[in-house]
Amino acid sequence: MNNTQRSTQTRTAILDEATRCFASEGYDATGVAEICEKAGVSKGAFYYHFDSKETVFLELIDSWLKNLEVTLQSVVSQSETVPTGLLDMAGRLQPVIEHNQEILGLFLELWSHASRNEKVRSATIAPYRRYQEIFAGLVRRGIAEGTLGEVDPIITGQLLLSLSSGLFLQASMDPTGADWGKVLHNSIDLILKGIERKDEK
Amino acid sequence: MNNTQRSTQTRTAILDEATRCFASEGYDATGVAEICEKAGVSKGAFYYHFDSKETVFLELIDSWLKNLEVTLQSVVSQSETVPTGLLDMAGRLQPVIEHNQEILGLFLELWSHASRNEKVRSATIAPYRRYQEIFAGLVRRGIAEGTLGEVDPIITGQLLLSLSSGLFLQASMDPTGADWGKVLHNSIDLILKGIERKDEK
DNA sequence: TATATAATACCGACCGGTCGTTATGTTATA
DNA sequence: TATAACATAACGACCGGTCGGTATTATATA
Repeated sequence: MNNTQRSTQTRTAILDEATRCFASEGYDATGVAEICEKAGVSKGAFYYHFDSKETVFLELIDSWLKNLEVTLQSVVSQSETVPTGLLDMAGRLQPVIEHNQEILGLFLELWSHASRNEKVRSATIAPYRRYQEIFAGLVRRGIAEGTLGEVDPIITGQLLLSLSSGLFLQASMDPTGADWGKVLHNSIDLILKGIERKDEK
Repeated sequence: MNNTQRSTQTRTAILDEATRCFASEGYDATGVAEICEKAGVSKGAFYYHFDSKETVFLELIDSWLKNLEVTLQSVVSQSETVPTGLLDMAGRLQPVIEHNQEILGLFLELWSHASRNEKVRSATIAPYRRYQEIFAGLVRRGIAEGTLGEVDPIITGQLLLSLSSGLFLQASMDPTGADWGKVLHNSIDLILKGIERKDEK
């Protein structure tokens, strides 16, 4: 195996294991030694590839938030109409909210550090505001195509994003407290009913 | 000053300062020494009154969640109709979401630890489920009094709670990212429009 | 092609410091 | 005087990060 191969191999091994640890135990409770042990590398390798534990975390959330944005964009752009697009989104989120504790845990870690650590905050807020914009754009499209009534796109977008975040939050806190996938689906249905265009008006 | 007086005085001093620290810096980043220093007491006093740092945190969130429940109950019970009750709630939450970083910070800390620490989880989930029940009961009342349409009370309650949580989350992460008070108000308005009884039907 | 040199990738013991907790001593109240 | 209510200092575990050294691979030289 050549240098670049084994380099990327240990790098990704560290990142993968760090993701798991951060998600399941939290950033603070996860030690560098622990990540290294589970990844099968030494501390030397860790600090050869990364400046600090913090940079690993930042790199993780960065790639993760970018991935999410791409996913959101593709779902939005592929949808025929806005209501079906929203339902598509709900369908995509459902398995995540129901089974993927890893993703939920990472989200939680992200949120709890974003409001205290300046670097994490700036790495989080920018993509998050773009998510708001994606949602708002979707609503605008819905108004333009006639499927949605005359609602405020920005407010409605923020409502949708807040609802998603809140559902993620509750699902990660209390996974068995409700059928979260169903709650998600019905919530979207309910909101859609509220913002869809009423013809009789 | 007699013994019981000064005892409760230092006790509450510790609890107050712990609240501030946990909220602004987070549980892990807050040291026992820091709490003691700001509260003007010694470590000896701290461990004379509390078993551990964790028990302080648990006591804090317990009283805090109980307070919240009382507040929710009172707002709900004092409202004339359900729609006005929801708008009242939004009005109550608005100053919190706009200005009170302390409360938001504590919430964040609560959430991030509830999914990892078993004691925190059990202390959190029980009241949270009661909140869901309060919201669901409010919706049921609305259907009964004829102000709301035939929506699912449980799902709608969870929707409302998720939305609130999500708004809290975003407001604490990105306080200047939006006029969160306005978003809250408009979101409630929008949902109300969706679930209010339509007479023409 | 064989060998020397250099650069890359990695190892693991160790350091400085922090943190929660405890053991012991001191003061105020009953 | 006895006990409750504190203060002080120290302990021991742990953790992020460093550093001298070692393989492993790449490159230059002959």
